[in-house]
Amino acid sequence: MPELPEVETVKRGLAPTMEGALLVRAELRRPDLRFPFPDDFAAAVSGRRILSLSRRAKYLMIDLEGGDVIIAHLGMSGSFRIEAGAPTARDGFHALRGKDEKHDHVVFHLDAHAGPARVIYNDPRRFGFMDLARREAIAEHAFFRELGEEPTGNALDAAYLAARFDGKAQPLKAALLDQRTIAGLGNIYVCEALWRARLAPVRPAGTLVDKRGGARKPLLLLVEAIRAVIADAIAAGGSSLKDHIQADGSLGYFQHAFSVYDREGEACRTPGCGGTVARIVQAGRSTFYCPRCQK
DNA sequence: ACATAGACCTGTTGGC
DNA sequence: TGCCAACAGGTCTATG
Repeated sequence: MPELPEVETVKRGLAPTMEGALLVRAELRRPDLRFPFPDDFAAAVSGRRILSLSRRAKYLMIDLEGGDVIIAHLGMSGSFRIEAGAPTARDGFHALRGKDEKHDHVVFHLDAHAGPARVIYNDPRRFGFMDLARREAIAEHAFFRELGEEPTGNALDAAYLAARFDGKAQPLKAALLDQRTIAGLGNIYVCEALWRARLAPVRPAGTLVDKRGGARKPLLLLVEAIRAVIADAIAAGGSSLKDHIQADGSLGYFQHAFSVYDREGEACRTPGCGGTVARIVQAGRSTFYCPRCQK
């Protein structure tokens, strides 16, 4: 599920309910996700008011009154959902509700503007995790210290990428997945951005840089492609590859706009190309691209 | 320094 | 229908 656009969508979905609400109690249904929860996690956050939600790379941050911040990463299969109203006896019956309660690992019980509500974290594979940090220490936190630029703002430009790519033999696919260069891109959006820029995923990153260390034209196109695909995906509410991912239960629809991802054997969508989307494996992960128009 | 493989988990899908 | 291998949006660690 979650690359940057999906986490951004989750944040926007949760914010109206969570911001300003009282986090009455955090209920942890197991001691760990990918990592153990901090020892004092539930006690530290319970009874605190939620000030705001934000996102950095693929991390969701929940700022609490008093200066603590809950840091959440959704891994591969994490999702949040909101349930309004107080829990009822029926909530225990999985069959009645048809929900995947088996993997509900964290429940934030809220006293929100519209009354009681629960924000529930579900994660079948448990590659996600939560941590707690002080707001003033966030920038130096191990999760954030080495992160590169966000692809949503003006900081990601051709000069920045040229400096990062200069002299690199690393394939573009791997270079773009490196969170230390661009924070928040994942497998889907890297494939899509490279297709939009007509660049082969196996091409060495350094070939987009000229002898003086400046950006060559394909790098300008790549920057535009990255920014555009991320903006388009956020506007579409992200991609829903499995069932619903948005907090209100609705679906993102960017998966319908994929040009190459998961389209092996299908026709390339570049006008006049006539190529066929191929799948290769790079660094153990599927890469989808058109060998005909991506050079 | 860097590239790849394996690890962490569970669920779904596709081929036989 | 059943079984099993392959694969899945991410990242960290070990190994060469």
